[in-house]
Amino acid sequence: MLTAQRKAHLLACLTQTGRIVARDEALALDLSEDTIRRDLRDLAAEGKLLRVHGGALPLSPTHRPLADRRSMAHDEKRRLGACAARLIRPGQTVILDGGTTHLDLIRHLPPDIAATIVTHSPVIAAALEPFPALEIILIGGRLYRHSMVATGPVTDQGFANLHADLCFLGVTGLHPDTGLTTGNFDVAALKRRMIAQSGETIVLATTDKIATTSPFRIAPLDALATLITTGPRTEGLPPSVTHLQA
Amino acid sequence: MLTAQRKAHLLACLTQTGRIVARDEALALDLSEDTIRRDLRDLAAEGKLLRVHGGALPLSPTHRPLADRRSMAHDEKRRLGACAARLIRPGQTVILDGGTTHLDLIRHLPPDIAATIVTHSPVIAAALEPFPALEIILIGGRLYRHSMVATGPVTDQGFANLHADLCFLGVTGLHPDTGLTTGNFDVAALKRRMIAQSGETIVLATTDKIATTSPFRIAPLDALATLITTGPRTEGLPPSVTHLQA
DNA sequence: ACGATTCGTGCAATATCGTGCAAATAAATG
DNA sequence: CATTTATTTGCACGATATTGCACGAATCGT
Repeated sequence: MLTAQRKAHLLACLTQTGRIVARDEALALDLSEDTIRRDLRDLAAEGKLLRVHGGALPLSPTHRPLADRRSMAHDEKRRLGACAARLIRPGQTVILDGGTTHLDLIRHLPPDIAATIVTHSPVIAAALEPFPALEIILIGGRLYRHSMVATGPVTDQGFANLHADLCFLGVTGLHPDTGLTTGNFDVAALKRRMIAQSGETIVLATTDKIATTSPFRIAPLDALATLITTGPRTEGLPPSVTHLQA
Repeated sequence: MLTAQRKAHLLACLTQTGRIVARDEALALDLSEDTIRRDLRDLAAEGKLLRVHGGALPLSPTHRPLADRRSMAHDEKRRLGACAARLIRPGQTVILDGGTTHLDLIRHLPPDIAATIVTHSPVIAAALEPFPALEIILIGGRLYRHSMVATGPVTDQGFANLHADLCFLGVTGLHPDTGLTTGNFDVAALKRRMIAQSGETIVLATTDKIATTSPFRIAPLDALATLITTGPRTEGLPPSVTHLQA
């Protein structure tokens, strides 16, 4: 087992389970605890985890995943959300992907809006509670912890049996060449499904996503009907994409 | 269980519930009270909480009123939740119904518990986010707004394809004659399904539910394996039901 | 005032850590 | 190909941390 590979494995364990116990990893990988501890020391020196007695924890003490993503770029997300909320017409069926930007979209919905919202994110579904005239369809499946959305074959089948007018899709990368990308293979496939089941796909992109690429491709840019950003006109957009500036 | 992780958990508990009782935490985390007290002393020395006799309180004055504002019902639910959380053993598969009482159950789970939680409540699913070692299965369907749980044939099928060790069932009525009851016809059928797919059914009943009846019958009382209440022994329980007093 | 609970401290058992060192492995060099 | 050099790994050992228990002191509720 290569050292670099082992370190990558440790980091993966950390994001997946939220902690590393040196002893357990030593047993699991059939290595001495010393080796694991050395790795953890190195990774801590690189600033990639927090070394604690007995193992390691994710760097930010207050559980990284959702907590700080909520505070980041809050202003920008509000503007994107306000702009996007106006695109939903009464009576439409709308697929709403997970993500904090879409939570801001919900905050800008008119309180009496009548529509059908389809989502595989329990967080989104829970946030829709205050809207009495909404029909909410929850798509189930195994929760992918990193982004807290349902994934897997059950989720795919759930989407397969419906058709929506709009799809608000979350992406982590948006680039003229690589198109729409995200950080997980299965999630990318699921997002393709969501696009396929929708008439129009809309992406709300904070500035940090523009012109960046994540490992897994969802679709080319012309799968998009509308792109919403706060910045100036994005370069390299296909002519079919409407660009709204929030 | 890592020490640093435990301290983070204590702080999280503090902001969530407004107070920490050393004794309860010791039971919840299966550690001696000494360890908890030592943690609290350390955290107090770091200025992160206020040490008081019996446990700890938040330091910031903003939380102080919240801690005092805890209502009777809330306190009762906390006790039920703490008692119920101890029933979940590592590795088990557990169906968790919706409802605020079960949210309190989640607050008392050990932070590193490894188990599989199945739920059709997006609120419950979202609340499980901080537990890195949990596998979370979300059952989809059309959301029944009143109690914010998925219902309908899709939900039924979702439950039909799994079997759980435990089922924590929410009910609105519990009566020696009419058994377990709830306020919606379809939800009652779904709860029957949840019982059928589980080895043991457990109900957490606040005092106001005892000896009352709602319109729609779920099952007779002997469908229960365990009943958890705060009050004295409930009359008319079948001998097969274990009665825990929180 | 009194019993019950909680607290603090000392202590022993265990677990983990860091360091030095030697063997094993990989990479580089002649 | 043989040898040197650098890196990695496992082990030993003393140092440190953590935990549970015991016991007397302090605190709380009645």
